[in-house]
Amino acid sequence: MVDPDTPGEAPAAVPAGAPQPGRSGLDRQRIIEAAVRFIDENGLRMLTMQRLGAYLGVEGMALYRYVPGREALLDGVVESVVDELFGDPHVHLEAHAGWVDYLQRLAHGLRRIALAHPEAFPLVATRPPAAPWVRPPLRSLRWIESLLEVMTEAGFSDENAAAVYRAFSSFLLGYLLLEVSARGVETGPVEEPDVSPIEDLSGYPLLQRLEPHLSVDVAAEDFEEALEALLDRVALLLPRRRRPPRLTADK
Amino acid sequence: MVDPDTPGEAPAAVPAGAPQPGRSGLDRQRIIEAAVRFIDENGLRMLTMQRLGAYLGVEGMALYRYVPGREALLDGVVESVVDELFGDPHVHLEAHAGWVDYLQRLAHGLRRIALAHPEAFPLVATRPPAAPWVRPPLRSLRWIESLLEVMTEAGFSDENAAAVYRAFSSFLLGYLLLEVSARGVETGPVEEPDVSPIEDLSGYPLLQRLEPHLSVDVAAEDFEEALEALLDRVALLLPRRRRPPRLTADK
DNA sequence: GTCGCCTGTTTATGTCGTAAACGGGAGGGC
DNA sequence: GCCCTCCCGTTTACGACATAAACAGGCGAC
Repeated sequence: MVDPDTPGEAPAAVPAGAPQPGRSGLDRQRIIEAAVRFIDENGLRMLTMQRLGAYLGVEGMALYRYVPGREALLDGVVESVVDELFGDPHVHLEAHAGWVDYLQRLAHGLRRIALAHPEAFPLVATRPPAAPWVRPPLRSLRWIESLLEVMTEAGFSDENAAAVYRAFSSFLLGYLLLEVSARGVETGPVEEPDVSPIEDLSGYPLLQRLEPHLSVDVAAEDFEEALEALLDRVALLLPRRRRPPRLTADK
Repeated sequence: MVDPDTPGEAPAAVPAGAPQPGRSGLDRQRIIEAAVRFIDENGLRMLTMQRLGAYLGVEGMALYRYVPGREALLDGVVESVVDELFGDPHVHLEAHAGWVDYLQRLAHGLRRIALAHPEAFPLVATRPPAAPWVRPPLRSLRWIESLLEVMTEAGFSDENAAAVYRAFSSFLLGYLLLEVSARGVETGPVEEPDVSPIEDLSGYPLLQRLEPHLSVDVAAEDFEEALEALLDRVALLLPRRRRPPRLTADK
């Protein structure tokens, strides 16, 4: 209830730019960043209002001054993690070197984010987006707009630009979610009461024989190869030129 | 506490095949099936021990006679959903019509499962598997074994069979998770306190212009097309024949 | 100085998962 | 037929959690 009578704009003494830090340095932004670090260090399942408060040297209830609730906090975490793309010096909203280079940089930027926050990435992947056409892991309107702009500028039709966006997000989601989940299982940094890692492979001769091939970590190579294949496939959507366009920068 | 002295095998009056239904028809299998139906109808977030008990006409604590706890229940749900593949008349553990047909049927079978249980599929996608090489959504050892067998029988090297398994699971995970998530957002069957579906698109001219293209549901076509592309790519891994192998029909 | 608001704390409530104690009914042994 | 013993669902209990509401102290404005 905002009392609309007594003081006109009395409490506007602060320039409204600085969030007027209270006795603690509490602040919505700081809380969300702390939540991201907490998840990175302790895992999503350990994130609790009280624990996050303690992590910030404060009671859990203090967080409610700045965040409407736990769900909103998680939404903020997702947004914060995804928005790290804007700070990545290798990724740009504009395509300076063609759409292939743009998509490659974007893909690698998102992979870097996934690997930097393996415990938070499932959240990015599965939290219901605001609209059905906001497709994880590309959950930022500005980046979706940017991708569509780059593709249409490059000569793709509106329909094909949208199709590329869909294929690109599906590709990223599958590969990155599986990569971070596999990493999470093999190197449990949080020391969970882990699922029984014992597997009885008797009765599965091929699993036994191929186990070395299955356990080797080739996620990086797989990612590159599948990304290349996707880009090749995307290139076929371009309206005919005299020569089929070069698909990769160099190599 | 199993008293190992008094009766040798006294309570073995039941032929050990029928689980001796108690006063209610309670049973681990029935509980898990009820949990799947409950999730389908009410969403994962509504699943609670007490609510599931009520759904079965019983107190929540009764479930603990048959299930060690909530986590184990969710594991059972995942297993139960994935195991529906065995009941799918269109999918078989053996490749009767070549590896392309086998992979197509498997992909469509998993897509049918995802669409049949959109609320449970994120669980299938993100629940930590027992081993890093168990890759959702193909979380069944028997199906992994089957896929590897079909591929190696078809002439793929061990290494390539494993690579196909990885690419196949990544493809399925990305496409299916995004498809069910998009469906869940557009047609909220559970009437959640939904995230603000209001999106202010001013400032995003391309999102405005392409919104019709982004909102149209072409998930089925996208899936088919990406599956075809994946299978084409997989076919290139086969050792050379006199003629490049046919990619779609049979061999 | 005094007052009011901003901010963190304390207290309270309802839900949840789960351990432990409980009780009644069915079946077997006599 | 009677009693004893498990089996199985219920009741009770407890700690963790999200969150609403009341509370308190300090700092700036007057």
